[in-house]
Amino acid sequence: MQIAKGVEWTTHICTVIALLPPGRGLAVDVLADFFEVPSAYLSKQMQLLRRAGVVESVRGKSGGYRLAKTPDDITLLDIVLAIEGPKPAFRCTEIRQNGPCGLKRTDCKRPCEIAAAFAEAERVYRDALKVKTLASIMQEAAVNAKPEHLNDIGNWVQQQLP
Amino acid sequence: MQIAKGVEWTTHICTVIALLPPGRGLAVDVLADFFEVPSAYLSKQMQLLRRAGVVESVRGKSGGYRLAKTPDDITLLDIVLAIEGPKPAFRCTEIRQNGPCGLKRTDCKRPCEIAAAFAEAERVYRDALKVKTLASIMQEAAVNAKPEHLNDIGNWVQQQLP
DNA sequence: GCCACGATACTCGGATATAAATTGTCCGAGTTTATTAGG
DNA sequence: CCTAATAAACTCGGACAATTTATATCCGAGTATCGTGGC
Repeated sequence: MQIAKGVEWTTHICTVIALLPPGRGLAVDVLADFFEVPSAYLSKQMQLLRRAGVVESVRGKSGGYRLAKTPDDITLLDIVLAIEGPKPAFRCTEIRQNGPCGLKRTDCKRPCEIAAAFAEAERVYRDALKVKTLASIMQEAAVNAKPEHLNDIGNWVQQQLP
Repeated sequence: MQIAKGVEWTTHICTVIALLPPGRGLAVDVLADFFEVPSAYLSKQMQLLRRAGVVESVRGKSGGYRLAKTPDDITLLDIVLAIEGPKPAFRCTEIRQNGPCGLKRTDCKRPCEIAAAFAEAERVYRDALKVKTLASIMQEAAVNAKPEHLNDIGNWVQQQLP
């Protein structure tokens, strides 16, 4: 059970493109260099975020990616669901219906207690990610980071704009 | 991000071998038939549970698997950790240390806010699985199931004992 | 000087390989049990 | 009849494939920009 690397990468990247002036974007190659990750694969992950409505893309010479919503409206759960897909991690295959003592389909109206327990655990997991917005993450980071580092990032972003 | 099927299988199986008389066990082949799952692969998963101290194995003619602890002392988290391993699902690769604005190692004493958020989410996830003991699952199932079905399972278990 | 057109450079986007993890299988190591021969 | 050695049957256990998923890559589709020629 491992979360795709794209979740880590794209989350970090969202905190960077959130600093862009309105209407501007940054290219995948540039963002990939910023974190030293493979750009082609990152491109694939950013497409997933775009389809989920987290970011927007602009083609052409001075195009790139930018946030599709305000950092307040983007949660870590949004990013995880965009990359990993919506289906839960625990797969109930209804094996209680199998074998010599298998239940009939009609007697399986309620989910089995094991599946219910895992569903509940995933619910609280998702809730924990839902309350973490991109804005809150950035705020925490701003509080903990050295001011000079924040400046470095801000300046770097400015430099990338043509 | 998917949980191995072995988690579902072995959890169901634990609820069955919990019904055994003290000191008795059931063979993998028998348990595999009960849920119609591949026995050789199930064997692999049961070995993981044994190494984690959830079940005990007895070799030889009338051997098999039985619980190593009381159902009160076995949680769903124990089973998940036994099958999936102890490492968290979210992998922080410290990409904040990469690239032109990368932080120095010495400035990364605290975990980054993104990794911290995912760690917190996994903590509540594990806590939710930790409070679900095998005993509590079996109790819920006993309440919801038809009495005849419980009898069927009990009788089947008895029949398997030589 | 200004505008329209075309070429160009740059970007995303999906189709395509490679690596890794999960899933599934097989046969040998180790025990218990039943059998059998001897006392 | 009882005991003990022996053989057999049955079980787990780890080493060995096949399949799916995740990771990584490449090249074509599309668009804004820049250059150029004409008006």
